[in-house]
Amino acid sequence: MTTTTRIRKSPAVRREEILTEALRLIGRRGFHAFTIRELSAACDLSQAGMLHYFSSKDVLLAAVIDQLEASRETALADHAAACEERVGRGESALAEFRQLLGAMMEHIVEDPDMARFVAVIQVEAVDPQHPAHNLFLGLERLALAFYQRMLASTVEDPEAIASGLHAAMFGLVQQWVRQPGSFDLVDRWMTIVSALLPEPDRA
Amino acid sequence: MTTTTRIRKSPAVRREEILTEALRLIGRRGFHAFTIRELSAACDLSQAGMLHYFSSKDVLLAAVIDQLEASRETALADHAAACEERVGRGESALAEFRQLLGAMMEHIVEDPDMARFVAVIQVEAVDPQHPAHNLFLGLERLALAFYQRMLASTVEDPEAIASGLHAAMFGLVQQWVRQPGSFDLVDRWMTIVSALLPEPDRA
Amino acid sequence: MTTTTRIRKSPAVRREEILTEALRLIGRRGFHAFTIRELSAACDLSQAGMLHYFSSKDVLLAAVIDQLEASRETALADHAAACEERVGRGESALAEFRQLLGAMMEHIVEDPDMARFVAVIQVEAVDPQHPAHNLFLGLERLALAFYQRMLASTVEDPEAIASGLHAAMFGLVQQWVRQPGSFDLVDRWMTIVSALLPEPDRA
Amino acid sequence: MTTTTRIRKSPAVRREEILTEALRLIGRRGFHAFTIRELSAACDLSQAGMLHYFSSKDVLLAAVIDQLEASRETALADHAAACEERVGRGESALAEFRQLLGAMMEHIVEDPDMARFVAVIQVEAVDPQHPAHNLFLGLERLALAFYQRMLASTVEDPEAIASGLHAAMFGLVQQWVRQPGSFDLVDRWMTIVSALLPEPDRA
DNA sequence: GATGAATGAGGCTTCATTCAT
DNA sequence: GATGAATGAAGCCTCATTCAT
Repeated sequence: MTTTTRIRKSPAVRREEILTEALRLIGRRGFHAFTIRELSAACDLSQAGMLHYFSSKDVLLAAVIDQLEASRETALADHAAACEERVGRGESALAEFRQLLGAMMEHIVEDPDMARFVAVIQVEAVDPQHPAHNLFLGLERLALAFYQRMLASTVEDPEAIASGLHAAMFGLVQQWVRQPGSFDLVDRWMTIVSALLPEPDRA
Repeated sequence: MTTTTRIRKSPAVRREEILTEALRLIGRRGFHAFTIRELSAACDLSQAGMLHYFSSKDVLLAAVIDQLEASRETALADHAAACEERVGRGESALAEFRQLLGAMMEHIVEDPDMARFVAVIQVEAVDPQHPAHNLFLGLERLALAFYQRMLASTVEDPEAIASGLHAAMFGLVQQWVRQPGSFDLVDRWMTIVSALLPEPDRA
Repeated sequence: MTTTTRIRKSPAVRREEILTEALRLIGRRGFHAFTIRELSAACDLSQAGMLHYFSSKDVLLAAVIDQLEASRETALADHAAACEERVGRGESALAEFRQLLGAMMEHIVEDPDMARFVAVIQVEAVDPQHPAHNLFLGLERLALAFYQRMLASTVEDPEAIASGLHAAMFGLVQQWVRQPGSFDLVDRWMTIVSALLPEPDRA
Repeated sequence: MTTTTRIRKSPAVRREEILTEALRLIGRRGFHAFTIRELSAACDLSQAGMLHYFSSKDVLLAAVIDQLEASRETALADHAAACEERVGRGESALAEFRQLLGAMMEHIVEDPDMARFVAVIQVEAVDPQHPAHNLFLGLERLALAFYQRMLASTVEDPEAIASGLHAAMFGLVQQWVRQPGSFDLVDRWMTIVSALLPEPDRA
C-alpha cells in the first residue's frame, strides 16, 4: 500500500505556482501550442487538479494577464502619477516620462518570463478570435493615448513619436527575448529613447 | 448521390492559390491555431488533395516562407545593392539606406496579409521548438549585421541604432496589423527613421 | 439528447478486459490490420478512454505480450525446473522434457485466442520494422538453446532436432488455428514428439 | 525542357518486375503493412501507373500467388507425378515422396523472398477476412491430403505424420526466414524428414 | 482539495483508389 | 501505356474538459 503522501499546499500558494508556471510556458510555446497537460506536469498536479483552480484554459490565461497587469500597475503607478501631475499642471513631463519609460523596461528585465509572455500573447492576440484580442487592443490604445498626452507639447508629431516609442519598445523586447543576453536591454532602450525624444531641458 | 464534380486546376495556379491562402490564414490564426482543414476548405480542395501539393504542415510553412523571401529579395535587391556599393567605396550610404528602409515598408504595405504573416510567425518562432525558429533567428542576425554596416561610419552607436530601427519597424508593423488603417504606415515609419538616423548630408 | 451514461469500471477489470479483447482481435486480424477503434468498440469504451489505459498501439501490444509471457512462465515454470534439475545432475531429462513439451501444447489449447495471437504475431514479427521483432527473435533463440541443452546427450543432432521440434510445434499450432477442431492438438503433437525424440529409457 | 526520357518497357516485362517486387515487399512487411506506394516507388512507377497493371491491391496479391503456384507446379510436377505413379501401382512411394519433400525445400531455398512471402501470407490468411484466406485453406487441405495418400500404407498414423511434416516444413522455413544463414535449410529439413518417416526399405 | 476515469471533437497524415489528360 | 490531380475513408493520437469518487 503506497501512501503517496499526497502533497497538499495552501490554495493561495498553489494558485501562485500555477500562474507563474503558466506564464513561463505560454511565453515559451504560445497560448495555442502550450497544453494544460504540460502545465499540470510542471506543477506536479493532475490535469483535473489543475482545472480545479482554473476552470478552463481561457480562464487561466485571463488570470495570468490579470496578475501581470496588477504587478505592472504597482511597479509603474508612481512614475505614471508623477507624469500626470506635471502634465496636469501644464508643464513638460519629459523627464518624468523618460523615467517612466526606463522603469517599464526595468520592470521587464526583472522578469524575462513575463517579457516573453507579453511579447507572445500580444502577437497572438492579433487574431480577433484570440481570447485576449480585445484586451490587448485596449491596452495598446491606452498606452498610445498616454504617450501622446505626455508628448503633446514637446514634440512636433506626438502621434508618430508615441507610436514609434511603443513600437520600438515592443520590438526591442522581442529581440532580447530571442537572443537573451546579447545586449543590455535597458541600456539600449534608453539610447533609443534619447534618439526619439527631444533633449530634456537643461538651462 | 452527390456528384462532387472534381475541379482540376493547373498545378501552378493551385500552388499559388494555396500559398496565398495559407499566408492569409497563418497570419490570422498563427501557425499552431491554423488548421490545414481550414486551409483546404478555403481552397475548395479536399484535405488529401491539399497534401498532394505540400506534404505536411511544416513543408507548407517552409514553402510560404520561401516564397516570401524570394519576393522580398526581388523587391529590395536593387536598393540593397546601391547601399553596398556606396559602402564598398567607403562613402556614406545614408541616403540609400534610408531609401531601402522606405522600400521595405512599402513592400509590406502592398500586402497586408504578408505583413500579418511575418509578424505572427516571427513571434511564434521565439519558441526554439517552432519549425521556423532557426530560420528567423538567422534572418534577424543578417538584418542587424547589414544595418550595422550601413551605419558604421555615420552614427555614434551603430549597434544600438540598428537594433532600434529593426525593433521599431517590427513593432510598427505589428501596430498597423492590429489596427489597420488607423495610420499611414510608410509615412509614420519615415518619421521615425528620421528621428533615429542623422540628417542626411546636404551641402 | 443521448445520455451516454458513462460506465465506470475498476481499472484492474478494465485492463484485463482490454488485454483479453486485444489478444483476440490481434490474433484474428494481425497487428497491422487490427485497429484500436475496433478494440475500443469491443470494450464499450471510447477510443480516448482506451488510450487512457494503453497510451499507444505499440504499448498495448507490449502489454499483451507481457501478460502472455507471464502466464506461460507460471504454467511452465515447474516443468522447466524439473528439466533443468535433471540436466544439472548430468542425467537424461528426456521424460521431463517430453512432459514440458506436452504442457506447452496444453497451455496453448486452453486458450485458442492466445494460440492465434502468438501464431500471428510471431510471423508478422519477421519484419525487422515490426514492434515485436526483436522480442520474438530473442524468445526463439532462448527456446532453441533450451531445447538443445535438453537434448545434448540424448540425440545425435541436438541442434536439428531442437529446431525440428520448435518448427513442428509452431506449424502445428498454425494448422490447428486455421482449422480449429479438425484434430486433437495435444494428441497429435505428442505423436510427432514421439517420432522426433528417442524412445524414453525403459529398463 | 527536361525530356524525362519516359521509360517505356514492354508490358510483360513490367508485369514481371512488379510481381517480383511485390513478392519481396509483401514478404517483408506483410500484406497489410505493405503499401502500393512503396511498391510503385520500388518499381520506378507512379502509383496510378502501377494500378494500370493490377487494378487493386487484392488483384495484385492474387496475381503474385498465381505466379507462385505456377512456378511451384513446374518445379514439383515431375516429382509429384513419380509419387502418384508409384502409389497408383499400389507400391510404396516413400523414396519418391522423400525426394519430393526435398525438392520442395530446394525450391524454397532458391528464392528466399518467395519463402518469406509464403510464410507471411499463410499466417495472415488465418483471418477469414483476409483476401487469401480461402485460397490457403484449400492449398493446405490439398497438401495434407496428398501427404496422407503417400503415407497411407507406410506409417502407422498417416494423418498425424502428414500433419507433422507439413507443420515442420512450415515452421522450419519460418525459422530460416527469421535467421537467414544460421543453418542449412535443406540439410536440416532432410534430417527432420528422416526422423518423421520410416527408414526407406533396404534389403 | 485532488484525482483517475472517461469522453467528444478535432488534428495531421496515410492509403487505396478514381478521373482526366 | 502512364501520369498527376484529386478524393473519401480511415488511422492514430492529442487536447480540453466533465464526472464520480
